[in-house]
Amino acid sequence: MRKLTMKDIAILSDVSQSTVSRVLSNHPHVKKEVREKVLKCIEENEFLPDINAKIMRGESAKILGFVSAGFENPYYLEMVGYVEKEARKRGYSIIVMNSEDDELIEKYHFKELLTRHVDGIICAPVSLKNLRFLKKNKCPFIVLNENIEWTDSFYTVLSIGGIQVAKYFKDKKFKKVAYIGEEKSEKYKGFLKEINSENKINNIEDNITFNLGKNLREIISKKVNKLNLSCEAFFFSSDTIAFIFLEEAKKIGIDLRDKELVAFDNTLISKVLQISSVEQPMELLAEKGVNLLLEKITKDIKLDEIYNVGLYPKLIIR
Amino acid sequence: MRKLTMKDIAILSDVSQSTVSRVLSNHPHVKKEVREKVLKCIEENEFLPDINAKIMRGESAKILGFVSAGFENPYYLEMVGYVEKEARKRGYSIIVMNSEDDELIEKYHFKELLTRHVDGIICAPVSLKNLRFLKKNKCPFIVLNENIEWTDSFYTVLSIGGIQVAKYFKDKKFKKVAYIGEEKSEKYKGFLKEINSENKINNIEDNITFNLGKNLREIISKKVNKLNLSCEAFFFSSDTIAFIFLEEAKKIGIDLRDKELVAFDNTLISKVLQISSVEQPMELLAEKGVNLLLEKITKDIKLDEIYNVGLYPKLIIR
DNA sequence: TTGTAAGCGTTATCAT
DNA sequence: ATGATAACGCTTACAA
Repeated sequence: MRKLTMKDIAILSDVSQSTVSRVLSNHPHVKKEVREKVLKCIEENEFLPDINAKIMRGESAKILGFVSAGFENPYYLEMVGYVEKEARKRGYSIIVMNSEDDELIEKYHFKELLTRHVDGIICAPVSLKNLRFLKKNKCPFIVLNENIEWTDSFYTVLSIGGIQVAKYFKDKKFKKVAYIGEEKSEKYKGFLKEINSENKINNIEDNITFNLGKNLREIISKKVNKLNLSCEAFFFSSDTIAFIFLEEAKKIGIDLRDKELVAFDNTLISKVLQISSVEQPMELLAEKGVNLLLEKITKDIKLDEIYNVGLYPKLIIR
Repeated sequence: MRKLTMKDIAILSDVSQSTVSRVLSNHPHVKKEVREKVLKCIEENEFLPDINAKIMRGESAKILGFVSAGFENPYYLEMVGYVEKEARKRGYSIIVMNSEDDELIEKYHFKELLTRHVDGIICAPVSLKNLRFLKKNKCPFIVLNENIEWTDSFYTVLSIGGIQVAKYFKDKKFKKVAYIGEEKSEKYKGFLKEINSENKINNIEDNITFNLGKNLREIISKKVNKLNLSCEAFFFSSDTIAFIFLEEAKKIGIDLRDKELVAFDNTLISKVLQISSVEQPMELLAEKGVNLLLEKITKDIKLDEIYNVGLYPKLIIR
């Protein structure tokens, strides 16, 4: 059974197709009786206009793309929820794509979204090159959770998280502390800086750092024996790392639960583990990001101003 | 700057627009040199064809809708990941929507998806009425994680999970056991049935049941004092419930960690809590579901056969 | 082998 | 107040 079109409704209600269109778009010059007759017919037949035809006519597709580098981290999946919610509030749908940390897949997705005439793209990107591709194609987009100078980005100021943890360790007067996690991270930099600042009271006796990779557990299990147990406090660069590290430590007979533990992300993991964690303002980031994007799309003013919005994380003590 | 169209490419490469179209769709009757000339021009200008025009011509939109009743349960967000992956494998994109357990929002989403001419819909539905609406509109769809007799559904056989737990409790020779969770659930039914079967060796001394609601924690905190501490084993109807229950119990000074605890869903929660849990085969469900849907869409044979596929869960002991 | 033209379902511009 | 018609970007039947 073919889908109903305006033409069908026109025939059924004995008017021209353009009148049906006028009724649907609340055009003023339609006789009341005619409008009612047509509306009744539309109701009865549950007619749904074809958005693709509208898009072809130049109307907004009312749809955004959300392209994430990956979904392994529950964190990005959470983002999907927030982005969807925010977009929906404003009457937009979202196409969700996973680029699996692969530049080519990401490019493929971006192309696909351009073909579909999305109004804009929200992304946690893999490749700057691909972002430039979007720019070249005049496709509005924002970057979530990474600070890219030359384009609109909404991100957590990770260094502040590190500083917060360091301050907390100082307050607690821990003499020996440890950092465990990503080598090149603003979290670590902030932590280091604050620990070594003027009112220095403690030392990082242990820093077990590594680069994130596919098999995180393996990477960690190799490092776990390097633990310096004289440390009183441990700062993990993510909840996931904290979780795996604790498990691996347990395997070799080390229980860290009586130490002061602080992780990062404040996901379900740290909630369940009941350890402190630095919370990233994901919902707010998504909210602000989607809003700016839609602002730029709908108002298309100030299209030349770049917004780099860094939000502060918050240490949640448990 | 306007988006490039086939017409532009045609002018640039000095051929007709239909020749460009033929080149792009690998039509056989195109002279080799012409094809190369056109392809070069397409390359150089990074031309992307407009999919909406194709859809209007009757081509498949190559897009599916995923409508979930809600995303509070991390479980459904996980589904997004699996569905996206499976759809992508087959060259389809997905539009993700949250109906927030609301019949009207769900209807709204379904209409929206029909308007967009999606090829099909995957849903964890709120309302049977809305599913009938889809059916009436001849929109192919499958139901994920609920068994609805009259339509294609892919779900976990929850009662089997309950039975598995009961058997486990029997094996362990626990005399007094408890069920804590959803009142009306196949999990509970299966559990009860097996506990009370021929080779009965134990009793359910405690069953704290309730209906799920918005404020789960509140519901649970009211029930937690009813705990029968003489029970040796507890079966929680979900990981989330187990987590909240344990927390609330702790608040009133009860530590259940030395009891035998089994939850349901085997999400990150039970992994982190290190308690046993019944795993639902989410990935497989998504995989099978999306595949059947696409099968029905592309082959459109056997459109009258209904597939109700129940997969068994698996008790993970920790 | 290639070009011309119709048509997909809308909206908007003209007439009437 | 309403109807006819062009146009959006594409595919395809038909003509050349």
